[in-house]
Amino acid sequence: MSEEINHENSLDALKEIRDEFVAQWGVMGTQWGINRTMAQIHALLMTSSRSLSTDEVMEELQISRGNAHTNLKELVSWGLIRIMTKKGERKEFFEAEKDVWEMFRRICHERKRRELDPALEVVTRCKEETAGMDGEEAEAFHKQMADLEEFVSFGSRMTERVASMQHGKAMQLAIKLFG
Amino acid sequence: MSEEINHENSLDALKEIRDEFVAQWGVMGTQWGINRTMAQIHALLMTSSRSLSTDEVMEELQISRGNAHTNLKELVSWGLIRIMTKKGERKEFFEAEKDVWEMFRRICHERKRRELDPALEVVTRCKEETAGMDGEEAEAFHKQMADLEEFVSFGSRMTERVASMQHGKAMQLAIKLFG
DNA sequence: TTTTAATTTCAGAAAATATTGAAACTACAG
DNA sequence: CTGTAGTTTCAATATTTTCTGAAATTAAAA
Repeated sequence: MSEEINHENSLDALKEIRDEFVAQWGVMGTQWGINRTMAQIHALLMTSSRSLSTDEVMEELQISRGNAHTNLKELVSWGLIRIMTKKGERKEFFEAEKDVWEMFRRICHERKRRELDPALEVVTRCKEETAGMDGEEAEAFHKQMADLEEFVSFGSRMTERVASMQHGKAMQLAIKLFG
Repeated sequence: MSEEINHENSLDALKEIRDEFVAQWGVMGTQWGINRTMAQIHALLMTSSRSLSTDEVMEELQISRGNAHTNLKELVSWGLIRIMTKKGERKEFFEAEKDVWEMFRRICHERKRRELDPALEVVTRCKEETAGMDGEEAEAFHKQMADLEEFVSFGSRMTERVASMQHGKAMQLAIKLFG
């Protein structure tokens, strides 16, 4: 009896901390330029021992079906969660990638694709369109674009390299670099 | 005369491309979780051969004084632009850091402070509050938090290291790593 | 088939964020 | 001091983004 109560208390305490984590992760998401719900769903699934259905996510976070659906699919497109099916069950279940390095790789890859690549395109175009223009102003602008392009394209390549490394290899390298 | 016309055309063409750059950089900013105006002002100053006053920024981007002011100060707090004063002039002028590596360092430093550090705090707290809890669920949660903490704290240290390197050193290192 | 369960879409509502513009404040010049 | 140029703040407004809920669509079961 006493044990049972402790067990219950302990579960409640865990639930409370986990809810706190989910809520905070949501807040952080907004600062990262990701929407709150998406970050919360990610936190929820990342700390779930089993895969959850859309309805369970809706219930847990108290959100609408549309919202749950959109953000679950967005997380799938980031490669941060995947769709599972259970035999005998008709609905879809969602399960998060839990390995932290794997998460990092996916995020790198997606951010490169969504942020670095478009930036590079803009800068390159601006550089090319001012190539050979005369005048101090034009030359300075062209130079600035060229510098930016070199840097962003370098960053892009680095990101791709790091994101394609195995965890072990990356750590080995990091340790070699920074003790 | 013909030269003068060419000169004028060339200046117009430059202005057009630069405006395009400013506008595009603004759009990209929003995707990076930075507000449009802040990114536009940054782009404007980054490609300006001289320092600009608040009024000039307002005029150039067609924005209000309050908006210009707030975002200029925000850029100063990021260390991406600095305030200049001209002798004889009473008002403040703003000038961007143009060196791309220096820009990168400042951004790393600030993002670490604003994004990584708070995330680390949350994760660490969640880890500590579940230390020693019994039950499969609790242990799995604790483990996940511990993994996250380790990774984020590692990322935090790496960011700090890289952001404190000299350009030359960093490049040397990068070349050694990735040919 | 038809019925039922589940997913997807999307117009309108709500919430969050950014912007304006004017008033309050500061500090230098006369 | 007093006037003036410039900076800062902030309540009101506009814009953008997110979210809801219900209807449309899809697909499996009966």
